[in-house]
Order: sequence, then C-alpha cells, then structure tokens
Amino acid sequence: MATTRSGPNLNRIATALGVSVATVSNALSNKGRVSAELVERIRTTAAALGYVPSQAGRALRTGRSGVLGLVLPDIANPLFPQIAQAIEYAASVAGYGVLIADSRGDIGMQTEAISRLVERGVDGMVIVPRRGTRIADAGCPVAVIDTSSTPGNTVSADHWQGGAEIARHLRDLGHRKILLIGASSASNVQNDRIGGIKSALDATVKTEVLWIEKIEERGGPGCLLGLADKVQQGFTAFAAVSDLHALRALTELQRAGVSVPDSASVTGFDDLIWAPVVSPALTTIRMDMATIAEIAITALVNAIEKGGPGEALADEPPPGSRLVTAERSRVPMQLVVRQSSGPPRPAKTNLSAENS
Amino acid sequence: MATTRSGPNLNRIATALGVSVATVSNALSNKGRVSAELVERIRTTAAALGYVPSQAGRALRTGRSGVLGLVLPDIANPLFPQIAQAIEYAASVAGYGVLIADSRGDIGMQTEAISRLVERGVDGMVIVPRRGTRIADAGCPVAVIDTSSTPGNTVSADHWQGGAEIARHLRDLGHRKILLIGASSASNVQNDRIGGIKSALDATVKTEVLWIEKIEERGGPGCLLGLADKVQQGFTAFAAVSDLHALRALTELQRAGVSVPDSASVTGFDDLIWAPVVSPALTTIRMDMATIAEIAITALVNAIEKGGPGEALADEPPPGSRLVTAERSRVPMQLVVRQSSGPPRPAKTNLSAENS
DNA sequence: ACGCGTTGATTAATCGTTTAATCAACGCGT
DNA sequence: ACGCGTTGATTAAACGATTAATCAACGCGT
Repeated sequence: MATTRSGPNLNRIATALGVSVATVSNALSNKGRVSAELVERIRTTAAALGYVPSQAGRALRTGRSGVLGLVLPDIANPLFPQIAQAIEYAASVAGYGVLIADSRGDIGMQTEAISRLVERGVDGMVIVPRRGTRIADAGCPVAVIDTSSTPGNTVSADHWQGGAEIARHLRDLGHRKILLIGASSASNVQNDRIGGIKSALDATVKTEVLWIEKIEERGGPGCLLGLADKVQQGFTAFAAVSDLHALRALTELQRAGVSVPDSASVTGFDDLIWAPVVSPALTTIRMDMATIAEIAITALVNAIEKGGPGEALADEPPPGSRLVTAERSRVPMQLVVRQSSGPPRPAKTNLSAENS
Repeated sequence: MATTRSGPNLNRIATALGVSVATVSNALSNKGRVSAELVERIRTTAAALGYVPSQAGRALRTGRSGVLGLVLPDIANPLFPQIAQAIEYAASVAGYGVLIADSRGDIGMQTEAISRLVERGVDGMVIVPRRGTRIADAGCPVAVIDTSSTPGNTVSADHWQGGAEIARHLRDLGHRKILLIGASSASNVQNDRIGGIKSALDATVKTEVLWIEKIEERGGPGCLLGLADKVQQGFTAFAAVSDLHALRALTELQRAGVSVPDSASVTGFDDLIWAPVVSPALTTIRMDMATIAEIAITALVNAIEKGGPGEALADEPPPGSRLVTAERSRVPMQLVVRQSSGPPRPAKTNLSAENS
C-alpha cells in the first residue's frame, strides 16, 4: 500500500494523453513551459484517474521526504496532546507529515529515537527536551522547544512572563505569603517560571519554594506535601508550576479541610485538560501552543527549503545538526482566572469568577 | 536531509570494495548467495562508512514505506499519551515508524486526515475512533482500537470486564447504592463500561446513571453535578467511567465537605497520570495499552506483509480498506486499588491503602 | 531568404534500492 | 574428458518522479 502502489502514476497519465511524462510533471507542478490548454487537460485527467504523486519517487529524486520528526523524551507529559496537536497542525499546513519518536523517559534512548527518525529520512525535527538534555547532532535541521534559558532554544512560551502574570494576579488579590511548588530544580522551565514569579514581587511579599522531588525522597511518591502546615504558617496562596502539582495541592488542601479559595488560593500552569473541570476550577496560565508550533515549523521549514535563516552555534554550517532560530523566540502566556484563586480570608464572600 | 542524502550509499560501499552493488545489497539483507567472508567484509565497511539505507530508494522499489499512520480523531483525549507511546513502541519494534494525524475533534476532518496519511504512503493505519464514527475506506489495511461492541473493532481493552471489576470491588467493600457517572451516552466505550458494572451487580445493589452531558445542557460546562445531594440520597460510591470525571466528582465532593473515602468512595477508569497524585489517590482501572498496541500492530503488519489474516467485512479483499482482525480482541483491564475507595461510613477508621 | 529568439514539448539521465536473470568457475560422478 | 549441479558473484532492469539539455516549429526583423 505504500505510496500509491497500483495507483496511476505520471506514466499512465502521459500515455493516456499521448504526451511525455516530463510534460505531465511540469504541468502538475507549474515548472517548465506547458501551454495553458494542455495543463488544463492534464489536470483534469490526473484528477479523473485519481492520481496521487508518489512520495517515494519524489523523495528519491529530490532528497526530501516531506516528513518532520517530533521527539518527545517524556511522552507521559500531560502537555503532550497539546504539543502534538499543534505541531501536527502547523506541519500539515506547511505540507509536512509528522513522525513521532519517544524515548520513554530514558535519556539514553533519546539518541536512538533521533537516529531512527533520521533513518526514516525526516527533513528536520522538533525536539521538546526534558530537563535540558543535550541534543546530539542529528544531521538535519532541528528546532528546540523548551524555554528561553536553554541554550539553542528555538522558540517557547515565555515562562518567565507567565510566572510574572501569576505573581501579579496573586499579589493584586492581596496575598503576601505565597508558597511556590515545583517538582524538580533541574528543570529549566520550572526554574524560569519560578524566577518569573519572584521577579514580579517586591519585598512586601514573602515566597518560599517547595520541591516535590525533595519531599518524595523521604515520603515516597504520592506522599502528602504537608500543605496544611503551610496554611498554619500563614501561607495564603499556593502557586504550582504545573497544573499537575496544582491539582495535587488542591486535593490535599481540600482533604485537609482547607477551603479553596476561601482559606487558600491555588494556581497552576499550562491549562491542562482537567483545569476547568475540577472544583473549584483552576486558575492557571495557558501557553499559546499554536503560535509556538507555527513559529517552530516555519523556522524549520525555512532551514530545510532555503537553507535559510538559522544555523546557529557558530560551528559548521553544512554538516552536523543545525539548530534553527526564529525572530520571535518567546510567546506570551495568558492568565486564565477561574475559581481557585481569590482574596485571602475575606469573611465569607463568594468571589472571582471571570473566566471559565 | 531526507533519506541519507550525501551519506554513503550501496554504490559507494560497492566501489570501495570492488564488488557490485547487488552483492552489497544481498550481503546486507541476507538474500542472495554471498560468501560468508565477503558478507563480513561488506558489513564492516558499511558500518565503517556509517551506511544508512535510504528509505526512499527502498520504498520506491518495494512499494512499502515502512510507516504506519495513527489517527486520533480526538487528540485532546487525555488517554492519548498512553496510546501514542504504546503504538509508537510496538511499531518501532516491528520496524515501522508512526505518522500522526489528527482531526481536531472535527468528524469531517477525519477523512481528510486519513487521505493525508495515504498520500504520504503509509503501509497501514491504526484508528482510534471517537463515538463510533464510521471509517471510510482508506485503501490500506486498518486496525481499529475502540471497544468490542464497535463493528470492525480489531482489539481493545475489555471495558465490560473492567466495569465488572470495579463493580465487584465496590460491592465487596459493602456499597449498596452506587452512582455511575458518564459523559455521553453516545460513546460505545462508556456504555460498555457501564454495562459491565451493572452486569456484575445483583438486585441487592442499586445503581443510577448520571450523564454529565445532560446536566451541562442546563448548568453549562464545568457546572456542579449535584453530588452532595446524591450523598444525601444515600449513595455511598461514585463510579466514573473515566478518571477525568472521577476527578471532577472527587473535587466536587471534597469541596462540599464530603470526606473521601470515609463518607463516599470514588473510582475512575484508565489510570490517567493524575490518579496517583491526587489526594486521596484514585482507585481506578488500568488498560494494558502495551498489549493492545502490540496486538494491533502485529495484526496490521501481518496484513501488510503477507496480506495475511484479516480482511474482514466480506466484500472485496484486494481493493478498498481492509479492516484487520486479531485472534485476541479483548485485553483484560486491571484494578488498581488506592485510597479513594473504602467501606461505606465506618465510624472513623483510616482504611484501605493497598496499592499506590 | 536567412538567422534568431521564443514557445512548447520531448529525451534522457538521475536518485538508491531490490531482484530476476545471467554468467563464470569449480568439483565431481561417470 | 564431458556434462551437470552448486556456489558466488555480476548485469541490468525496474520503481516514479524531477530536471537539465535538446529539439522542432514558428514568427519576425533585416
């Protein structure tokens, strides 16, 4: 079934019309000089025969497969659907297919996954690295979506600005003691988000960072984070750097009898699928994945087709992998206010429900 | 960069050794008759030159692209990471790459997405339909992963049995009034799960089905489901047909001051990523996606390579799309007991924490 | 009438692999 | 010594598209 087997090819169209294959090829691709009338006839019979060009033949001749690779070292990441959908859409608009590769969390398999893609002849690849793993040269243009502070990053959400948005939101609500919840201090993305939060707050607001990884070293995976104690210590807001951790915080607080948002506010990041359906619906920050994907794909396609803008990192332009760059490398994140955030301990009002 | 451009090809290896390309090809693929010694020499120089076979050349000659398509009409489905990961892994083990296609929820785009894949020359495709949409013929072998009650289904989790497992778990805990929570009565999967639950319960256990879609028609998306009232009515367990709905139920109950699992049990389906981290950790049912994917891919690859077992639906074997079949079509689901389920209203004990 | 540029189409080579057909030795039985 | 099967390697023809080079008319100015 590969690539139009048994289906009509250029030859069949050519003989059907009594012309040469070259003419047919030219007519269908607007290349050489073919009379308008003949183009018309070729087009119609091609359509009538249900002609579909063979990617294999074209790839062999042109050296382009029309396929991009998408490498997700951590496919279990709940952001994956958003990313895959956006990348697939942007790629298909640009006329490319998307081949997925997964290293199943294992860093060593990332290299293998990449080489699998290369063997399949991808023209370029989009890599969403986890925790700043180094990208070995792939021998083709590569776009990296991570965060601005990662060297070689092509484009990403402006996690720093996103953090600042959340911080201002909580500060304006009146919170003065905020607990920041992250998973791993090794993640560039999480560090940027936390950095952004802190940067937007002056000395009147106290913050403290809680790393889940640290706590789970003792308590085991899924253990309680001790947030009820934090409430006792005066924290009125809990800003997690991912909706996953926000969810954990939310349920832990509720279970401990802390009412949200009345007694404590909880915010997340990424607007994952469950953010609107939990109760109270989660205030969070959404990344514009569609725009990010479009920028990444555009940069990648430029590098592929023109050898155009972007081959950064100063070394060898033609060989090795070329990390592509884009003019816009930070896409703003958007605050989504729902019910999980509100002013700290106001007697009993039932507040803030803009979005959702 | 497509397909080993500029890289060494068979010809280069052949001239380097002073043999013919055919011999090299035969040596590398164990086909024709080549002396063991020569095979050895060819292998080593091929490796030394970093030879990677050109998929394009091979595809053109053999009519096989070595690529499968994965069609997800509802990519926003949180199950997607599990599915994509399992399919990608099974496919790569079988020597195939996976091209993703997404119809962004729109049913009309499903056909377009499929034809995009066909144009790219996929050898076959795996389709995970949403709500029993019909699959137009794709012109290549197709494996369908949905549920047993869907006509043409190739393989899937045994949702019915999964439902029965959950039902027995709750019954054995002592629950006698269980609320079943589903999203849409149009979903075959959800109906099978609910059917399975009911089938395992005798008349001593009362059940009632709550369809979220119906409630949201009035209350709007994300509205409260009125579960606190249900508790008043004597329901002690809430069995959702997806972790997403279980999560919604859990947070709604907790927010209403109903303690879980002391005053009410909540269970889900699918063991999505947040199931272990919410508090209390969610009791749920896990599907063995790895096995399902392996069965689907095996059946698909059989159909592709041998024209082997499976071309169902009685009509034309060679043309049209061929829905493949597998010997095993139902893969059992596995109960994962965590903290969100327990016996109904036992005075004050702090119970059941097997798994997690 | 001759040369020349333009238009419109064809010829043929090429991409890299697979594979059927062919061919050259060589050993061996008769 | 001749024929014959076997082994080990080569030749050459595909697969389907792209594209540079070529070629046949034709119109037109001088």
